Amino acid sequence: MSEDVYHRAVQLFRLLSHPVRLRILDELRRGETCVCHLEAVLGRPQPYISQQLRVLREAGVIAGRKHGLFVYYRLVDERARWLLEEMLGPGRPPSPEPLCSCPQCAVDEESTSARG
Amino acid sequence: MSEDVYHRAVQLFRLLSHPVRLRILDELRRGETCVCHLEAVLGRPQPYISQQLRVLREAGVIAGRKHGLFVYYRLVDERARWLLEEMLGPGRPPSPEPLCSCPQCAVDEESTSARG
DNA sequence: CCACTAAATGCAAGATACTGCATATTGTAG
DNA sequence: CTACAATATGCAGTATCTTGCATTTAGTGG
Repeated sequence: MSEDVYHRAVQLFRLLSHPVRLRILDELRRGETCVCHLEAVLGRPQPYISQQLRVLREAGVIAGRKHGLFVYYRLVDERARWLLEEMLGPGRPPSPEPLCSCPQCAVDEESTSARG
Repeated sequence: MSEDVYHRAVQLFRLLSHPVRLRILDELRRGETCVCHLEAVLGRPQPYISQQLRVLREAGVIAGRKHGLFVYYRLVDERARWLLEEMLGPGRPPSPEPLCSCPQCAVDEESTSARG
């Protein structure tokens, strides 16, 4: 049973020990994010992003919600969120302008414009 | 500069994402530990232990102090100590009986016997 | 039905990590 | 010096991870 603690820790550390996965999680802790947004922010091809998302999803660290053609991922592992805060500091506020054309980003854009 | 934060986090997570290294660090956070003790606790050949110690040493997470034939390692990265406490809980007390024949373990044994 | 878009999946080549083992180094004692 | 013990290092085979790319699946609109 004590072995399981080690195993779980190793598993989570391994997920975080990857530059792209770490940046994905850093984006996700700001809130729900679509795949196209991650693609734009990280500058990597979509299949590559989806692969890393799968790794994180199958490990139970993130979860996806499908809305039409778009899938919005969010961070669901609080221990991971906590490790990110410790190692990367508090999450920065979301980008002022949307980097993709998904409906949610468009909504954010409208509310931002209306406010400014 | 923000990139560097990611890089440093990835480096540390990678070090911790290895079962043997994680258990070595878990032992070391109890206090200074000789290589022969680690060898006995982890049940792995000495060259293998030394290799993992080198990885941790070159990353600056641990440091070694030489005393005669023996080398005593200790945890020097406070961020690593902190991650260990979060993921593994508080460090357990050291084993009641010495598992190796190094002078320091012998001293511990004497004080333990004298106390009990 | 078709065309189109967002996302997911499968696969393979290349890079990297893991680990066993032989050997070297360092220090002690005689 | 020799003999011995604790630790370190080098190297090689294997396993695992990474990553690019082609393809597939799912959802929308005509």
